[in-house]
Amino acid sequence: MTEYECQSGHKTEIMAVHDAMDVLNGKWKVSIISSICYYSKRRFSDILNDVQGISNKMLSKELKELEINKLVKRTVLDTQPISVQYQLTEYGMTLQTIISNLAEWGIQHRKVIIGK
Amino acid sequence: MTEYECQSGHKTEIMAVHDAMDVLNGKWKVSIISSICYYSKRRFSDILNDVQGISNKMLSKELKELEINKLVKRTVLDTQPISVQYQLTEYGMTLQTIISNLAEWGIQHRKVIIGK
DNA sequence: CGGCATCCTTCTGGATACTG
DNA sequence: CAGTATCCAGAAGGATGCCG
Repeated sequence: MTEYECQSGHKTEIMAVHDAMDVLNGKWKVSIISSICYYSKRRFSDILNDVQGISNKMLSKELKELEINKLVKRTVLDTQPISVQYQLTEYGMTLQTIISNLAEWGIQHRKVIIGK
Repeated sequence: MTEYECQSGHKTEIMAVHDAMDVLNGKWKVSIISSICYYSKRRFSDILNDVQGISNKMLSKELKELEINKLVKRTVLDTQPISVQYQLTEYGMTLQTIISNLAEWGIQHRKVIIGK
């Protein structure tokens, strides 16, 4: 909460949270980012394998959106057959803290669920 | 990434991130949590006002889901007319770090967007 | 390999009106 | 005030097939 605290109204922060979620919205976006993030560089088919349950259609679509939002950079490698590499942009890397917090929370959350 | 780093495979963390997002999914859920979080205790109509654009239907629905997931506690106050107070549970409070990080990132992100 | 196109079903969520 | 009910449009997203 830190420096964003003030007496009357937190609408700015609440809208900011909403803005952030807008970019990260979609069933798979955060998982995709975390896959790329953990490996620094990651190919399409690798991400497809990392993110359990995602279809190639969705992966393609959400990667494109992430690219448009300048969070991810796409590089076509001149292999045979071609492969495409994805990595976080400088800007995308500013999400690293959030990603690792989410991972930590998710791991705890799974314990809570299993514990019941 | 800290202690989650390992040589081969980050599927655990990637799935954990997905699990976390499952709970936080929905167009408004994180905004609702942040509203309650910033004010400690918050009534239905206050949240409705905090979270710009949300309908009472969606607020009701997502609050119910958050309650089921034990992130939020609902208390009916014996006022006239009645009012209902929402607050984070102990468990819900474990999300505070993530929320404040998202707010901070969202504020920066807005600057980036406007800057273009 | 890394997509795009199409079809089709399910889910999301807005508008509006009604209840205790 | 704090919801619930209904109606409905549009978005999300899975399955499958094709293509350079």
